Amino acid sequence: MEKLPPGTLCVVCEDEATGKHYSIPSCNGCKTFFRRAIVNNRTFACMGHGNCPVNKGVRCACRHCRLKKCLEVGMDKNAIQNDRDRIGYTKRTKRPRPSSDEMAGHTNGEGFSDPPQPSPGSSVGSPPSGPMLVPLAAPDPLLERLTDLENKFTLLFSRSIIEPYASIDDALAAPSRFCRPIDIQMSDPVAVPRPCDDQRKMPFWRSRIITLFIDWAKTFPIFQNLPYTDKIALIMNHASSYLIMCEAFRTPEHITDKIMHPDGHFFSRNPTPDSLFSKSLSGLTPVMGAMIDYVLRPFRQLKVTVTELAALQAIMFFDPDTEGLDSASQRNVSAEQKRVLVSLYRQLSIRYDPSETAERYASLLLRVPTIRKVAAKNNESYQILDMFKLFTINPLVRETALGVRLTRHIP
Amino acid sequence: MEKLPPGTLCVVCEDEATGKHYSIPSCNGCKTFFRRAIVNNRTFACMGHGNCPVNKGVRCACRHCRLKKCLEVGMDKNAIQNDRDRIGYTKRTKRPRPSSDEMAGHTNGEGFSDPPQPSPGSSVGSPPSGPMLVPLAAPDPLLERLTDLENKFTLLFSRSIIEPYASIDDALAAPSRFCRPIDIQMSDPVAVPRPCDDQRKMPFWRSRIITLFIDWAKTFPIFQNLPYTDKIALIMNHASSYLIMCEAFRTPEHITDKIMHPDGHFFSRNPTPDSLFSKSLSGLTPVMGAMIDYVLRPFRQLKVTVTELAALQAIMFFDPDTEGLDSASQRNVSAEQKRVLVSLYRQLSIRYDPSETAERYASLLLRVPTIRKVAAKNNESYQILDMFKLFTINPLVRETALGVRLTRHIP
DNA sequence: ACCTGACGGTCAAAGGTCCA
DNA sequence: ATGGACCTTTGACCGTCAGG
Repeated sequence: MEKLPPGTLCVVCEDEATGKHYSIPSCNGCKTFFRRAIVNNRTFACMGHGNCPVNKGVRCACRHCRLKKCLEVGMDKNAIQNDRDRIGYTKRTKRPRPSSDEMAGHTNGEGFSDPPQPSPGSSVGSPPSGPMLVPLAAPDPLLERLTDLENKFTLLFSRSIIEPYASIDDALAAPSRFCRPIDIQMSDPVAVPRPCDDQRKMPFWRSRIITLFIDWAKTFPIFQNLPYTDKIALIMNHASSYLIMCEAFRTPEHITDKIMHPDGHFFSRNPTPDSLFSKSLSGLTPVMGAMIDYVLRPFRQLKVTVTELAALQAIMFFDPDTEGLDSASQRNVSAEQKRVLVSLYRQLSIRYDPSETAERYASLLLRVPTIRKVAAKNNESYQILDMFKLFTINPLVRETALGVRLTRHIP
Repeated sequence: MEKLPPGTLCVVCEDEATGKHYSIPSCNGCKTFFRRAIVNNRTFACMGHGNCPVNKGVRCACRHCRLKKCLEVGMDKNAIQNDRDRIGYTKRTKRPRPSSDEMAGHTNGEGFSDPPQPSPGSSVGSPPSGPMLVPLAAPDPLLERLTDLENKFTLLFSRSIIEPYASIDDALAAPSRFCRPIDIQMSDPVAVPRPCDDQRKMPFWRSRIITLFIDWAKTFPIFQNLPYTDKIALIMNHASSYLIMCEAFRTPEHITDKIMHPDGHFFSRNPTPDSLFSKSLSGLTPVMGAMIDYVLRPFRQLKVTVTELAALQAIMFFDPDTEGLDSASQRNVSAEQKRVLVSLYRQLSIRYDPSETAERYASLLLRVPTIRKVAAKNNESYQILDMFKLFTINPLVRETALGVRLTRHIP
């Protein structure tokens, strides 16, 4: 048996793996979930299209897709021992040794009691006075927050009813959807009302992304304290990149040659029979190719995690070289970017050994220029499409991608 | 976890607690009330004075005060999880639709077929290649070579007579000037013959840079072994960035608001008296501003060294995301890039302590996207200038910046 | 005998359901 | 429409077992 390097991630959901289970490095949750599903011969129905994302934050959202992924990554049904001896006694009934002391009922009489373990996230009372084993992987609060936002994004994006903003001004004025802790409006996963017309699906999903992007941005205190024009500058600077990263990252994992939206609508590099009907979008085909080759594929190859993606989005968003930033804002933005960079590096360094850490760090950071390039391409295509008015672009997407402000609003 | 002593009361309403919920011993009612209030982001108004009593008997009387008390006694919002999958009806009442929700037998979804495919990236047991202790301060041969090239570049650039190549094909066919050990023709620092006409100075210097850039590229064995089309792809991809970095880095140190060539010819952000005479170049003014703000200034601020610049040029040149690279070349290019990255990181780590190392590493790598952006801008301006034929661009610069091949030459 | 990795079982605490 | 009794699911933790 090999020892699993500490910090290995669960292949199913990217939580920390507790070991190999059913032949796959996995976390306790996925291990137990898999066993129960198989033992009880459960079958689940996906309310979406069988391509829900599965990661630590949303792994409970769709059992069908979670089980499917367990199998896809190779969890071995045969490793489940159906006919194991009944264990019988457990801690309560146990008689480990005849010593019979026990007090089975309540152990808390003495030093055995442990301080009630605080739920994750809550502030802690007393640090266990004792020897205090390794504070393993002290979770970085900043990255945790970013990851949490990313998971909420996933839920909101694919399962919530969203009224896209009509303009950047509106978007900045409204409260962020991320601040209400969870606001899933009980819609079924992909009962999200959406256009049936294939030609309108992309604008539909893209305007959702941009809308959520702005809501995401508004959760950062640093962002909120920026002057109005600087807010707009940051939004404009990163919108297209955010969009592209989001679409690439959220394309279901087994898809490697298409960009796919949550409802199964997709773009592939080569015009499909579908797109032959909608010539109007064919202008985007080369951009899709670039997204696949230079964004989606590298993400897959690197096995970018949710946390890494979350950090990268923030690093790119807080870009001190954003055009038009005033110099005070530039310093603030730069400081925020640096904070995320430091957190990311630390996070990597607890999961990898030193040389691997630096390598992965560089690999992630070097995605930035390429993503920006593809984003610029995307904007260009939009401009061309816009010029010829080949199809109606959602006003918000238009503003952010084309850099054209439609409305003016002095805050 | 402790067992709650039987008879414990709900801290909110003094009903019997059913356990700890959201870190507080509480009853079922308060537990559910709290979750729903948070999840739906409810806010309630108190009809009284915000001090209504809350206990078993009257707990429903004022939701505002009930929620307030929940928070006061420490119920933990963070313990609320993301949306879960629907469970299905437990009692057979009300069936929304006879959908095949739970049916055993076979799953509805597609890809559930179960070839237990081995996990794609088992990511295990790769023996960490040699621990390889840091040969402290051992000069890195790769970086040394790069630095050496950079120094030679400086000499050649400012003090040598250079016949610019007429086309990329010619450039690739010729031997590299860097390979002749020393070929400085001992001209005085700026005795280099150059146009007196101010309007022709920039093209003059730029064509020198591009010429030397290609000679620089040809010194890399990896580059030489690339197929012809891939060589061109790399050159085209990086030419403009190389040019910009070169001009910014080589502007004398005391100059911080201009881009200056070795003969003193310069561009500043604001049209100077000089440039008033040469309207034809004014199209480049905004690009110059960007070069100053986003390339020159950051270089100064970081105090980028020659070695760091040299490494950065190589890292950017060996860009695996260069468009049009064939996949074998891509691997080779990527490997070379990685080598430089590793060397650079090592170099930094002997000069700085660990956290500073990572910080500087990131600062350097994050110059890449910005430089690329300015380079793209530069190319755009050239295209516009070219379109209006405002001035004659040197054919080589034209080819590399505009992506227009003038000649064809099958090697 | 003593680790250790990977099984199965347990139960506090989370979420979902549905009647009054 | 909403509260809350009652149910299911989750996953951290622990005992057990086989192989070293």
